[in-house]
Amino acid sequence: MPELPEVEHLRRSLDPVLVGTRLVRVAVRRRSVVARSGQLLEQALLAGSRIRSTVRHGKQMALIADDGRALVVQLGMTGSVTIESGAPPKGMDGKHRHVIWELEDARRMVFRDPRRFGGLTAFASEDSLRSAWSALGPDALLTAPGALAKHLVQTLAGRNRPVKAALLDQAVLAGLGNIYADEALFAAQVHPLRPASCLSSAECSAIAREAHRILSEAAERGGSTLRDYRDAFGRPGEAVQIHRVYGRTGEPCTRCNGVIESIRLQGRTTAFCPRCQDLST
DNA sequence: AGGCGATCCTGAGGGC
DNA sequence: TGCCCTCAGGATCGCC
Repeated sequence: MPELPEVEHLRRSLDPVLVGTRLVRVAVRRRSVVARSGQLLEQALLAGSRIRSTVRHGKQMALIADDGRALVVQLGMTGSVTIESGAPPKGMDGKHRHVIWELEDARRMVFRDPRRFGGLTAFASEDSLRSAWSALGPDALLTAPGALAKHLVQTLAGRNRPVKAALLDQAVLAGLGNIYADEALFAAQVHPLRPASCLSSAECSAIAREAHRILSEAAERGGSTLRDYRDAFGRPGEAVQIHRVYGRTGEPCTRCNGVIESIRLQGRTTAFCPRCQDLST
């Protein structure tokens, strides 16, 4: 499932294809995946516009058009954006292709999302995009670890919710999802159920440092291979190799050789090592 | 008002 | 082989 590293890798792979290119036309198979206010559907999807840049904040990626309009792509759990040429894929890959753009060079860009937890959101200006993004916490990858630590110390103080719930809240920190929240907490040796307000500043710093390190490494590797993640050219990621707790319930801890356990927290599977991540401290 | 649970959605995978 | 059940969870909404 795509998290920040997958989205960043996707953005990097799309950037050279899209920047400076015009989206000639767009075909919409399922209108409900597009959110827009006022704009006509094709205009909202930047049909006829030239792409000036691609940007990202947390798990959201946006295409910025020459005239300043912006289109946010959210991948949700199963979303993908791919560049293709030639005949469309057959079979399962040919399903759930909700929006298809035709590029100047006759290649196509396809937004596909079987589960439809993702979607596309149009903004009339880059300012309105930035305004929407200001409701999110600092980007977990673009923000320096020191500043991230300071932010966590301030934000987590006085919050009673479990620290993992806070880390998953995009208004607290933008970019962490279920996988990397577990990984960051394991690396920082903090139990996911610890009340956020009870963390020491050293622990907040450790979480910030480890989250930044893990996301950076995963982004360089092209994201997680879990499920069906692929980049814009259908290449899988390699980051699954660096997972220490996620998907390893019942397996030995790589640090202490104890057994990785899992619980449900806010409806999410949460994996941790009960020996390395002490609940009582 | 912060926090939590329900909800959406479909494919993969396991059991029989 | 094929059917049925369970599980996966990001973001939003409503309720306590």
